[in-house]
Amino acid sequence: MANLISFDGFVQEGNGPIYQQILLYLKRGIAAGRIENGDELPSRRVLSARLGVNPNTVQKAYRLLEEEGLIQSHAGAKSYMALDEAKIAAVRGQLLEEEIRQAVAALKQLGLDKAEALALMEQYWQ
Amino acid sequence: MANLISFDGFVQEGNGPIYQQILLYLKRGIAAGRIENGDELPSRRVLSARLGVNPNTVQKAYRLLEEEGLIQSHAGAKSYMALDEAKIAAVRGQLLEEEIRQAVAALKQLGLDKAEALALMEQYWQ
DNA sequence: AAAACTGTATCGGTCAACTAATACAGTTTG
DNA sequence: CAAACTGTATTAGTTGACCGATACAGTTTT
Repeated sequence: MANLISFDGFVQEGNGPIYQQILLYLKRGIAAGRIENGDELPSRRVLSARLGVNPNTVQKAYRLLEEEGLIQSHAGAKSYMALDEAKIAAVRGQLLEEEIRQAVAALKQLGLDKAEALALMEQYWQ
Repeated sequence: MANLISFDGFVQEGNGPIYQQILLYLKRGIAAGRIENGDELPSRRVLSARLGVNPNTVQKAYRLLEEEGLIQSHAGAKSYMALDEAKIAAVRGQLLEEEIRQAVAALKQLGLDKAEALALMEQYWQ
């Protein structure tokens, strides 16, 4: 616990602003339990250099997370995750709801029925 | 067959440019078999008024589809779908691959295993 | 033939996302 | 203390997406 958060699994998915992808990456980490309360975030400068984007882009993602109460940052000091059970459950629920709903809508519009969709999902899960 | 394509099921999903959503709506219709070869497309002006967007936005979506060979349009005349078995299969394959891969990646990053993901999918399919 | 539609093209403007370059003050480290 | 980090803020510029308006030529309808 109290690790430095790594962005090893981060990939530019092409769609959507970068700051939202950073946001999503961190929220998924929270939901999956990879990121815990007290974990240290890379500084704005370090992460922007690591990802090859502008520091302001990282700052925007961090600021939004702080407005949601998931990050705690003081001027001059490092930034840390500020999580508890309720926040984690909220993030996880929000993400799950959204992803599932989106996937189901897409597959339905493609004309698949439940059985076909589940079979395909199972096949691609490797 | 040779129907006028309706945009009844079209919804602004919020994410992504409008012209891409129009593109996606039509491709999903092709993949699902709702849209067939020879079907007539609403004119740029009519569809833009129907969706409340700029005619140029619709034009961009139509132009991209024509560059993929899925639409045939001549100056002054109406536009029609230009489909055959190969094109339909290609569109369907491309969309299925993309949607499934995206859904699986998202659910995996949320820490779900195969059984949990399939159970949730089944639950939300109504 | 005339009217009413089509597709196509162009110019200008707005807005959000992102880049770029700084600057400053607080905190940590040696 | 001093250096090297932190977060925070500001200003300016670029790009892509989209809006608004207009124009023109070809097709269809009456």
